[in-house]
Amino acid sequence: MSSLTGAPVATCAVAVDVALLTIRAGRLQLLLVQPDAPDLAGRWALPGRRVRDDESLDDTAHRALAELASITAPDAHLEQLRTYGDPARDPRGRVVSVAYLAMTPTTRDPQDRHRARFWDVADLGHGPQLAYDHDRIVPDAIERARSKLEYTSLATAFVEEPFTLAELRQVYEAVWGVRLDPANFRRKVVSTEDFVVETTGFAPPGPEGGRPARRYRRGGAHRLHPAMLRP
Amino acid sequence: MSSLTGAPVATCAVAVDVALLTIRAGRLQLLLVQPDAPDLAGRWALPGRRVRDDESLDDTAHRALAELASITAPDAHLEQLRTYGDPARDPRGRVVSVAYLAMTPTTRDPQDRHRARFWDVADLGHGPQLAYDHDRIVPDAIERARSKLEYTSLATAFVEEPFTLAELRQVYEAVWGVRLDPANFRRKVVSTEDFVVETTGFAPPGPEGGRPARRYRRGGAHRLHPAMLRP
DNA sequence: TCAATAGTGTCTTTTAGACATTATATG
DNA sequence: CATATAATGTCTAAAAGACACTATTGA
Repeated sequence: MSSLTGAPVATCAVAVDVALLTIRAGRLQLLLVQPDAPDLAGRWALPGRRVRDDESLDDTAHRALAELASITAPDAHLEQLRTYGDPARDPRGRVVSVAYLAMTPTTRDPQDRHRARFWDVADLGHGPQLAYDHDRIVPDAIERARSKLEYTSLATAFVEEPFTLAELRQVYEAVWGVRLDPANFRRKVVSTEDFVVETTGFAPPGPEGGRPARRYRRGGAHRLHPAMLRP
Repeated sequence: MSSLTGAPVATCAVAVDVALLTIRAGRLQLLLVQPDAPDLAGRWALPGRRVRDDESLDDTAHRALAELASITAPDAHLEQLRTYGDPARDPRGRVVSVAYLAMTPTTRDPQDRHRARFWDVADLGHGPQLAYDHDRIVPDAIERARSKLEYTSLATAFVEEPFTLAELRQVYEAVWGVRLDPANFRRKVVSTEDFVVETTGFAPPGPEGGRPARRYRRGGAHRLHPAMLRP
């Protein structure tokens, strides 16, 4: 192919790295894997793959999750986060990385927990050492998730359908790290147009009793009107 | 450099395309240029350049504006929009494009108006024919700008300091395409913490009179609390 | 029965929006 | 004076938040 400018340009390697968030045990967790590279022994990284010929960026993101963590989640929410292209971000050469943000309902750790596992995001500061510039990507991903919960219906990507409003509330509590009033939360969710739709089903109470909770499905709304602002 | 996977991977060309928005005559406008390629004669495109060795993506964005439109705006707001990597998006080969969104205060058309000029975004549907997949990028850029005016202080990127609250209101009106009540707008802006800070100066009235308007500067806030929601 | 969770009602505070009123300029 | 724009005041409606109360379950 021809150059656009005639000036010397880099032919970069292009990679996709995926920050997959989920909620387990009421806490926000992030999937990390251990890279093969021997000089990165003991470090953890976001699952990432180089982009192949004739492969879309979204396809590369799905392949990274499948190949590195055996996670096939075709229905998971997947969106671009941003692209990291600092010339020195990868010591092996110029690699431009398109970072993705993904969310799934509660998911078990992959088979080999030494190669791929979920980490509490609260522990990331004093837990795994991150490789490359992934310590810059991860905070961006978490902040994006926190922010999008406010003005989109993204929280529903963390729960399986049908879900109770208590489950949905626990998503907000885990991602934002706050406690929300159940009564006010309920009123806000059901009064936000097309956020959730009632089903006829009920979830059985827990082992300690309690009134059965009505189950809901995702509504058609993508943006929330009005927004669900952080306290 | 070594491959991360051993599998066949694309070595993509990486480009940066910039959607530069400004406000002129009370209307939101977008900068477009005419590409050199003879097969694109008569078409318009976002200013874009291939990424050079040892050049950051931000630097490429600035260079695209400087080389293609003679616009040097080191203080302009510049942020990533998203990355477009569809394998077929450029007929000349695989080009992954990192799209940027930029905003400047009112700016004149570049010298050669046949090679680079601003267009009313309201006219883009029935005006210039866009090249490549830029008809997908442009709506994303406009929607991003409209959305970020709601929950960030980005509107101040469209005005020179110091500015009056009427000028700031006209930014919202131009980007959103609505009329806002001046009294309520003022109250909301000054009550939003660190959005703007008062100066001691006043702008003289227009030719038909009117009370002089106090001038303000940008405050320290980036995110607005509470948000400035679209009507 | 009590404890636990789901769901409703009510009150207060805050915010948004419509719109009248006052202030300061030009002609 | 009239007119235009800036800035303030006032009223109403909508939304957010605190918290009491009712409903339905398990033990």
